[in-house]
Amino acid sequence: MKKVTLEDIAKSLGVSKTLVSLIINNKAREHGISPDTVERVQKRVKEMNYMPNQAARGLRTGKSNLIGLIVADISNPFYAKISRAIEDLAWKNDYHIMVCSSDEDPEKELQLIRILKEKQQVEGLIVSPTQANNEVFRDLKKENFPFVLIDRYYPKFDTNLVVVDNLRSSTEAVKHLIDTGSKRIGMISLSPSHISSLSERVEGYKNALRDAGLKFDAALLEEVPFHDIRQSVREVMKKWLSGSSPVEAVFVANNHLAVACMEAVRDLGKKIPDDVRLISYDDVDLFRFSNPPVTAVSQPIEEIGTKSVELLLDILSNKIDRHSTRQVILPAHTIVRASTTK
Amino acid sequence: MKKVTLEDIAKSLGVSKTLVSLIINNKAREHGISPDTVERVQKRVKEMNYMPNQAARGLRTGKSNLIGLIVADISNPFYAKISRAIEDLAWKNDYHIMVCSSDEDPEKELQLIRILKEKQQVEGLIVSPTQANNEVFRDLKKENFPFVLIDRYYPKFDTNLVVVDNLRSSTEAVKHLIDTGSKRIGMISLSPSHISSLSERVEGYKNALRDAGLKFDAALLEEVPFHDIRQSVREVMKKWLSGSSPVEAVFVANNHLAVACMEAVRDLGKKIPDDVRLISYDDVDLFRFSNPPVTAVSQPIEEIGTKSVELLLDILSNKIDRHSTRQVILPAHTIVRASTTK
DNA sequence: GTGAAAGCGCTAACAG
DNA sequence: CTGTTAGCGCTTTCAC
Repeated sequence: MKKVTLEDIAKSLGVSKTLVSLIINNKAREHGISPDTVERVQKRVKEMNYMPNQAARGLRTGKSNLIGLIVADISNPFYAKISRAIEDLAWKNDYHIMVCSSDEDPEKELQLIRILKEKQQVEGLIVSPTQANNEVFRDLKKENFPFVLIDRYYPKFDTNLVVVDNLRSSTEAVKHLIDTGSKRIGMISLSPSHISSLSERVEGYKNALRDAGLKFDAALLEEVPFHDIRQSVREVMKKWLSGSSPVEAVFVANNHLAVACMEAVRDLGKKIPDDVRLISYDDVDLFRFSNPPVTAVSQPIEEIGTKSVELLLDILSNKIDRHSTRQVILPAHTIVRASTTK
Repeated sequence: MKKVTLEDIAKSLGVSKTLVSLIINNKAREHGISPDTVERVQKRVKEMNYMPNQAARGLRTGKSNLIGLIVADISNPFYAKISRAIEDLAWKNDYHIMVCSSDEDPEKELQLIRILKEKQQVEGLIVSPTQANNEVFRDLKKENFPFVLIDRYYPKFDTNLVVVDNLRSSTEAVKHLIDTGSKRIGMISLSPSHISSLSERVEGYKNALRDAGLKFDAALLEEVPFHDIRQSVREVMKKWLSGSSPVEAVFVANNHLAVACMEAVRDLGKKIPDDVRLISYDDVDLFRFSNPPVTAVSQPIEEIGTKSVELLLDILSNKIDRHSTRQVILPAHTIVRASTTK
């Protein structure tokens, strides 16, 4: 079954390709094409089930109508939800998205950016960057390639971004622990620590301690590698919960860490919140029903996705000057549940 | 910053585009191109950071190197994980994927299929279909368009598919409930019920009852709509748990239903497993830590993804005859946790 | 109001 | 061994 092309339509109607093309692209009016020609063509297009070939169109116009999305791992519910929101809004604007997982591997991410840009010819990029520095993004900016950073950013680098106020929300989260009676509070974050959302969560932790007049103890801040969360968290918790002055509460930097932490505590024969209290950055549906329900900082996930496409589309359609930048910073709030309730 | 093209490379080296093209596509050998020419070209390609434009290449060759993936909702962890597995394997084979969510809307799904095929020119499709009948897929098959169904299929329709043995695993799950002492067992599934994975789970439920000599009671089988799970489940549970002979155990057809069920039971002031036991089809990480941990049928999610791309790639590369079909049926097993332990 | 023709970047006959 | 040429399906001047 051969594909229907513009030419097929034109021939079958005895008109030129130009005419059909014009009509398909809604340029009939401005070219003063007679209404009944328009109608005849449209009818035939429907009949023959014609749909323009995007490759050909893209080749000619230089527009691919494609947006690239690069996240750490699309199977992480956080990114899966963002991706969904982006997909919806992009499609509504006749853009399609191409999603890729970087696995927090800077090299792979670099590759992905290049492939999406050069090979797939995406018109813009939305990325949750795992790069240690902003070099690629500086380059992209220099050549005026549209992109939006999400979830993470580079301080002092002026670019389009949509992030959560990690600093403030983390401070709030740890303050909650302090206000409800904990003093020895540990924090588990992830390495590499250059990722802004993580370092800001750590900053927030320190701020909250300082605000409360508590001394920061380096032994109570641990960073575990992305690829060995389970085992590493287990060791940290073992260390923290044994000895004469065990940790009273733990603030973990994301949902995976929270699960690992629950597992570790259970395996150590301890109980949350009786032996140690837990608060997680990043909320997950099931935290409401976990044992115990987990107090967590809930991010406006959908909004991160929505805002980022909106921003990108505004740039692509030149609604925003390509040289100016826009920063969207969204609030996030602690949802208190039983894991921090004595 | 202009894009580097084949011609740029060729000109800068004083050779023809053909030569460069051949070398880039690893056809130097079969055309007996001299090794040092090859090297010179490759060096320049690196230097100039050249990458072929997929649109142009696709237009010429008719190959897009694109695979379309259509699932109900990419933000559902089940599909997100499948998608991830597909992405990985596809990329390794130099294919990219385009993911779309159908929202269980047959019309939208039809649209998606068409757009992906005609407009985006995907070479093959992997879809978890929400169509009530196999019409589109019959058409696709007729025109020899490669596709693989996952998770769901159409009885008596001979096509490529990768599914889980829903019937057997559901029977096993309900048998577990019976073996451990429950007699009045309710099941909550979803509508539309034409989705094979769901109807098979219901079948399995009935089979298990029959095998145990228990009578099927229509009042104990409920179907709730996809878009109103929470409220509907609440009503069902309220009905089942009140009255003189409350339900002793509930088998729910997916993870969303399980969460809704837990919520409902809690809000009714009852306890799992004391007042009612719960088993879920489809396991989720956090079920290990929920209160109580939920017994669930665990599917080989990654394998569904992996097998489906393998199959599709085999077809695309003509390793498999395009007219033959292959069915992959994977086992799934119950993981017993506290929600079914008295 | 409509059509002819060029060309986007690439590959594949074919020629030499 | 290497180059010339045509053309994939579309949009866009430009001409009538």
